[in-house]
Amino acid sequence: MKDKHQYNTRRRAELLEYLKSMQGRHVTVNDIRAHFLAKGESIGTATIYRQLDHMLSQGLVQKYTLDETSAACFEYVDGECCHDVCFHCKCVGCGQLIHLHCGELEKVQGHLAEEHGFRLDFPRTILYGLCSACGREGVR
Amino acid sequence: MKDKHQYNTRRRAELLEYLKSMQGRHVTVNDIRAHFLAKGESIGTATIYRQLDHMLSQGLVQKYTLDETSAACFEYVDGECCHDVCFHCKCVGCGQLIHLHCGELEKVQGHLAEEHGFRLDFPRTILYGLCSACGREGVR
DNA sequence: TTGCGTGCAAAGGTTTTGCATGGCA
DNA sequence: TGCCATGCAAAACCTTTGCACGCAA
Repeated sequence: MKDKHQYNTRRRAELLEYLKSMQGRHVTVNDIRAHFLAKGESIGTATIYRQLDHMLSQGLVQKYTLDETSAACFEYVDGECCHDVCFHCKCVGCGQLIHLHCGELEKVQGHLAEEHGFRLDFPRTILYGLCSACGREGVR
Repeated sequence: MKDKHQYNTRRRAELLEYLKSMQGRHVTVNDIRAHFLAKGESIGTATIYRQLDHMLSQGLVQKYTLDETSAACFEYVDGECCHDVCFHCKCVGCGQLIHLHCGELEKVQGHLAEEHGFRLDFPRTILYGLCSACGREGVR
């Protein structure tokens, strides 16, 4: 879980600031690059990927693959939630991320461990599906 | 859902035969190519993708994206398994994929739908964690 | 004969890596 | 000073597409 020692660099700060400003929404590496370009700046693609990797292993961001062929999505998550028992449901219709803290679901973790010997990794696991709004509209 | 009219070609038959022989396991496009090479044959990559696409829309195979960076996995489903309730657990230690058909877990789907209005998408959802073997060894 | 299937090569897009340079502690 | 971070370009990878030819019906 712990990363190597890490510096507080300008790029890291800028990236975190942007991600926080987009909290609740997901961004791609391309979005990030576009954001820097709009500011008249430029940033190396590799830098973005490497910083996002760090943040991922520190639990600062979540990573999703919404559409398997297109780019991965990242989202800032307020580190408080996701180190705990917390399910993440990602709507494949609208992209909305739903955090579920629910006693019923917590039992699933116990069940998996006891009956199937499987220790669930919460921060890494995402449940994909349709939220109530998108489900009603018949999005598939 | 219905595909265009489709021919019964040699390639299609060979691919179906191989996929059936691997039923219960996941194969990648590379696995398929390797299988043909092992027989001393060779097959175009595009052909594999195109045939798998057909089979996908006919419901003969399922497609998974296990690890967002690596290749997609395909699996022959006799229409019975994974059109249905089936959880996939991926061990982040050894990479093993576990199919779980379990009444207890099936309730989760119902709970999510009724209590949270979330319609779970099984083929797309993967539970990450540690299998019993890796959990014992203290892999992280 | 008609139209889909196939193979090859090339293109497209995303992510990773090598390497030299720059910056944090 | 030591080590990590950055940028650039190139590479690696998976998947799709264009095109000419082959094959099923």
